[in-house]
Amino acid sequence: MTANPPKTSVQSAAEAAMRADKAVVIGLNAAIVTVSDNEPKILIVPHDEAEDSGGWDALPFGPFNPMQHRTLEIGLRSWVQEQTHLELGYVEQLYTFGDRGRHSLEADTPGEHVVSVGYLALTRGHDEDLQGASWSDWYRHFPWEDWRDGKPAIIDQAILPLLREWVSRQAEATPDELSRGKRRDRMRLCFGVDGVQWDDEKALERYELLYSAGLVQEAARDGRPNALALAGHNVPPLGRPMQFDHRRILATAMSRLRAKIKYRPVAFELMPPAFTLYELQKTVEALLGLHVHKQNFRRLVENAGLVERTGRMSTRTGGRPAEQFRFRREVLNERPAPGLRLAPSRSRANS
Amino acid sequence: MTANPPKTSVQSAAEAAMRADKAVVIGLNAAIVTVSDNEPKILIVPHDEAEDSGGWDALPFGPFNPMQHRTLEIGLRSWVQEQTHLELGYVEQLYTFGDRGRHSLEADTPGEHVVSVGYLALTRGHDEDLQGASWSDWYRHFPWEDWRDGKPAIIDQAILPLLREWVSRQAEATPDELSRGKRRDRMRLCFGVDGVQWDDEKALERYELLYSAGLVQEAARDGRPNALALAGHNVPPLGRPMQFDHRRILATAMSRLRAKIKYRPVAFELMPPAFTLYELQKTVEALLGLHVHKQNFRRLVENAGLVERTGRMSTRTGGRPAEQFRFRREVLNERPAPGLRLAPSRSRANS
DNA sequence: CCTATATATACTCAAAGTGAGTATATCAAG
DNA sequence: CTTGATATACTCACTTTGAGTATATATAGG
Repeated sequence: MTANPPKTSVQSAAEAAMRADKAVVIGLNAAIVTVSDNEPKILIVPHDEAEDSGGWDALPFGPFNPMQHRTLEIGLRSWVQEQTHLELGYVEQLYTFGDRGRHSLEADTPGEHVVSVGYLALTRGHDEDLQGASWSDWYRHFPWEDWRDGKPAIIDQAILPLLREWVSRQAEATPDELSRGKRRDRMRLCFGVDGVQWDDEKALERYELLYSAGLVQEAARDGRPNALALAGHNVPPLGRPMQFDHRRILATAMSRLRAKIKYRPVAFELMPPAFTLYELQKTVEALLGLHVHKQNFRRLVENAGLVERTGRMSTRTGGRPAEQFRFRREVLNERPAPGLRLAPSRSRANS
Repeated sequence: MTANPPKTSVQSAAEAAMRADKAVVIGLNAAIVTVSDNEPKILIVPHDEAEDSGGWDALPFGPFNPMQHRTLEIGLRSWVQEQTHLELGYVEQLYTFGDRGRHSLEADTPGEHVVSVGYLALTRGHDEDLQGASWSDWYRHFPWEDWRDGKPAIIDQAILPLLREWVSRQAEATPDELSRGKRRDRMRLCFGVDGVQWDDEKALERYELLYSAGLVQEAARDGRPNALALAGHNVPPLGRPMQFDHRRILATAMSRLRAKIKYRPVAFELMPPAFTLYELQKTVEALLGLHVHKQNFRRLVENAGLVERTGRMSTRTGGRPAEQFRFRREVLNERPAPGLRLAPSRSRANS
């Protein structure tokens, strides 16, 4: 056992090549999520109103210093703690993007390439000392993702007409039936057209679709061809844009969290120590952007052994008081801890 | 819309700090998987027998050059193509590790920190011009992961006794009941002790457990305390070790692939254009390291609309000829394409 | 040709899980 | 003490799932 295992010829060649001009800086970006007042919120750093363009929202981020921190996650926790004083519960790596600014060609300063690693972090903290950062409803950036009050108007009024235009555009450029079908299929699967039903977990795919159709402002910023220039349409802003690839990272966070909540008990990271089942449900619904069936939700949560009664009652106004529960942390050690594998409620009857 | 959105004070500070000594090199590592002869195999680059220690297997890897390639995945595909001439079908990013060599302190050359991005790639190619690389059964590196012939002997004979030792060791160091329970719970959940049942998707967790218990050779290489030095035990090698963190990346690939196969139709990337349902089943079983119920597997695959008949029959020897099927690529456009969500067969009766 | 053997494929059935609803309990306000 | 609101319990049809039995079609050997 040597500390320096021998290298093969292929490896040596590769490593030698590395030392050349391939150095990059790692940017650690965090989508820090909390839920309050039944709305999912993310932490954004303040934008500079003084400059032109109004300034775009940004996720908090910091560089990774390999000399100081052993792992990426340690590095992330360290500067988040430093900058926001927030206590992060759950932290999960999302994805590493090599094209942070998506290569807006003009803006590509040589010798300073940034690769961004996106993280999802959950917190219930509402620490007020956020150093100027603030909580922002994540649906402001993705207005089409919140179906709790029915299908968002922006889909039928803006998104679908624009996407249909984009589909037929390709029909002109490449008139073969196959590739036109591709654009149409992407639209169908993402936004649930003709019989395909809405999938809350496709948040990332939807954003990526809008980006490649040139319908979000980031696409124009990056100089994508035809971005926002659809003939005969005055394209309204589809959600608030963000700096660099931050909205893409946020979309990744949404997709991952919406999926994860269904098979791992992560929702509890967002809850106070004691909560009613309805409060838990409202938190889940906020994240999913969907309603779930109340009675079945109870059954699910209780049968899975995820919670235990506290005996205390909630002193809410309105109706019969609800019992407060707490998360049974032991489930994590009992079995491969399940999540809230729930199907959205189809009837709109049950809240 | 400017190409250079304004930066906030927080951001500017952070970016300035980046330019200092935080440069790293990105290493792209690929776990390239194929299945042949009912065994999952990964591509490894040859190790150098001339040096001491016998030389450890390594995954193929190459540096990311941001000037040359727009995205990480493009960079990966490019050098894999160059080095192996393999045609990669499915490619998926796995994880980004900041501690490639897990900081074996002596070996940490300053100024050349490598962050490794792991990829999973699937191919059915058996291209012979592999430039010296070769296919290697992945269970050679993880002998405890193959349960197709029943529980692997290495678990009861070596792993569990060593882990029990490790559990009781902590009992001495920190005699409080709680943290002893932690080690025990980890062992239970990972290796399916007292009633907990084996979970094929926990491959990464199991490897990480063995690493932190100091039971794999990589732990010794990295200078972990007490690695491989459990009192009174002559620790046999638990699977073939690999260079750097490559076995960790491979374990990540196994976990991800085993999970993914159940909810996305990725298994077909490993199949020839036409195949019998039993061949498909054998491929899946090879990946999972488990048997599935044959009749139910058929029902599942057919009902999900994942395949269509070709009419041709397999000319195999043995019994009634099986019909050949092909993957219905259209499912990808019809609905949120499902996978082979299968449960392992509990009775050992059905093959 | 007949039979043993091996594999492929079809069908059955009970148990568990799921979606959606009805019924009942318990509070506050008027 | 009724109304309205919410909490919680229970029901029921339907689907899915795990596991088995039954039948079909090949080869090999007498």
